[in-house]
Amino acid sequence: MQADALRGHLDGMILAVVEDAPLHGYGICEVLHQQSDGALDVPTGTLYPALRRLERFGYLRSSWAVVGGRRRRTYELTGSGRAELAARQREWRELSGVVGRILGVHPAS
Amino acid sequence: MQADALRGHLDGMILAVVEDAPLHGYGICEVLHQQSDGALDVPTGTLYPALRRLERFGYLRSSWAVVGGRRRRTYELTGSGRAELAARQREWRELSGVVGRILGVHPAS
DNA sequence: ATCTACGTGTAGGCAGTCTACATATGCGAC
DNA sequence: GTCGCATATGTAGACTGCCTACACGTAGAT
Repeated sequence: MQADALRGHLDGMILAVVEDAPLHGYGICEVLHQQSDGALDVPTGTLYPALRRLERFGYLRSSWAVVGGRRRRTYELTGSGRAELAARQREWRELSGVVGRILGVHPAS
Repeated sequence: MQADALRGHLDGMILAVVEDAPLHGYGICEVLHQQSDGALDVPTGTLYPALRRLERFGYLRSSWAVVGGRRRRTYELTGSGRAELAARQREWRELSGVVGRILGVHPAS
């Protein structure tokens, strides 16, 4: 998969991952990898700029911590981030319906 | 909708539209608009470069015609275009499953 | 005459993804 | 003891595809 297929959907997925519990960048990568059964392998050069972008927009809030001698920047969802996530979910529902219909592909999951 | 949400999926949808019958650019716009219940409104500055790109890749073949005094460039799917469409459909099935699962959104249609 | 629908196309900008690189710690294997 | 791997964060520069805005032209209705 990959390429640019995720273009525009990565932000929403990041917000979804940190919705339940705050998490750091590397951990977000792992969750995405696992929850997609290995299909998603977001490179750090994509993830970290995305996280900073989301924080700049006010959707995420970050804080530093040291765990096991390693610096960690943990991100958590803000109020407007929660609203943004809901908007992304609505948008995805509409988009996936439209694209699937035109492509003639009925949803897999 | 819109924005960049279609990023990467427009090509596949174009191929899908001309799968059954050859069509010209403007007509493709209309079909996309109708089949999406008005959700899709692909601007010409997006569509025409996409068509040329797809032709350059060998997925489409075009021919000029004059209908009602107006020049028309009609596009039809090639063999490799058909294969590409099938690949895009597979990819979409996988992608939509993954994104939907992570986003926590079950398909609408 | 003017407006709208039809029809094709280019130029320039913007944004998000990619590859590749840079830096640093902890831990197990050799 | 050092080598490689997993952990962890980050930047630089290129690429690509979508967007807005513009340009050109015909047909038909008001």
